[in-house]
Amino acid sequence: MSTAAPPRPPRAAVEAWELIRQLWVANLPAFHAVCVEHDLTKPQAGALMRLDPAQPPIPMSALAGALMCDASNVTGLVDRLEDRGLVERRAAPHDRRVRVLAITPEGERVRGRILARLGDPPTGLSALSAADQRALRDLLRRAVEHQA
Amino acid sequence: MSTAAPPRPPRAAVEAWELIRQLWVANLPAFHAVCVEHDLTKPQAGALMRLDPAQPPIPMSALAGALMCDASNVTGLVDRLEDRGLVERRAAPHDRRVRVLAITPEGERVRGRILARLGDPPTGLSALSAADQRALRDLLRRAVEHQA
DNA sequence: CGAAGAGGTTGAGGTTGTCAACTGTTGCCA
DNA sequence: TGGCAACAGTTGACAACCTCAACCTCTTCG
Repeated sequence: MSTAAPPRPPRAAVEAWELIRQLWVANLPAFHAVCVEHDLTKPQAGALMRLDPAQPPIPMSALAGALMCDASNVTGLVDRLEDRGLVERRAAPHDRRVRVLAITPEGERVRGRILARLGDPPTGLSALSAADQRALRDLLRRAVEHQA
Repeated sequence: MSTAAPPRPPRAAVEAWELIRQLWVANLPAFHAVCVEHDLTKPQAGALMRLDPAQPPIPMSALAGALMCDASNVTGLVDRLEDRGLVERRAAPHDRRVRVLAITPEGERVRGRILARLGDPPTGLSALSAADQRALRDLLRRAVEHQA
């Protein structure tokens, strides 16, 4: 009966995922530190990360969706980011109900600094041999591709 | 230009780390969903995860350290978890100032269900071939070992 | 036009988080 | 031994976060 059909993920994937979680948790203090340094709360930093200057500005509702929270929550969040001059509310050209969120030059600087620190791989990763690092990267690339 | 001295992590590690971040972000909705299902806030779920039933109960201050927040914050957090019967404050035998946090049977059940869902690897990972999964796991194992 | 509905804000109420002040306990050392 | 600094946890004040219901404006579509 335990041989039934339900598609269970193979053990190696489960173990790999568990290790990824360990790496992630080990890196949480770094995230905390960078928030404190820039005097941002974690939700504020999280919101900033979602505002890619290379992409067209997104509506508030899209940010709410990305953060998986209520739209009314985004109102206050953006209020405070705007007070600091990190973000700007703009009118959307095609729909006067919509307000799109543009990151300011100052916001872009802060975002860049945070991303630079967050992009720093944990020591365990950098400690791998160059060949292992490439092998790991290639495997992960394949996984992320299949993700879509 | 790339010949400067500061010990920069090799690019492959940076790229691998970036991919790990993508996998993680793609999995955030699952964490959100499991919190909603069990009617727990994310801080509450995070606290529960830190209380391993297989380990001896930890003091409140240790939890504050793990969550990287003020001790006074843990007071309220534990109040609510205790109200739900998920956690218990106990006297520590050797120091009457300390209160250790023991997870209740009910808390252990909830924690188990959450961990089971969180341990489910994202689709991209399970989609890899068995050989790739094992290779990935082995590389990550080595990385985590070097982490300490 | 008018109703249905979407995007955003407001207000009420609970949770999370920090800081400062306090209680009770411990450990030290004079 | 008595005194005192330091530690664990709680409390209270206050800001930020978060959800829900109600509302307003604007768009869409019959």
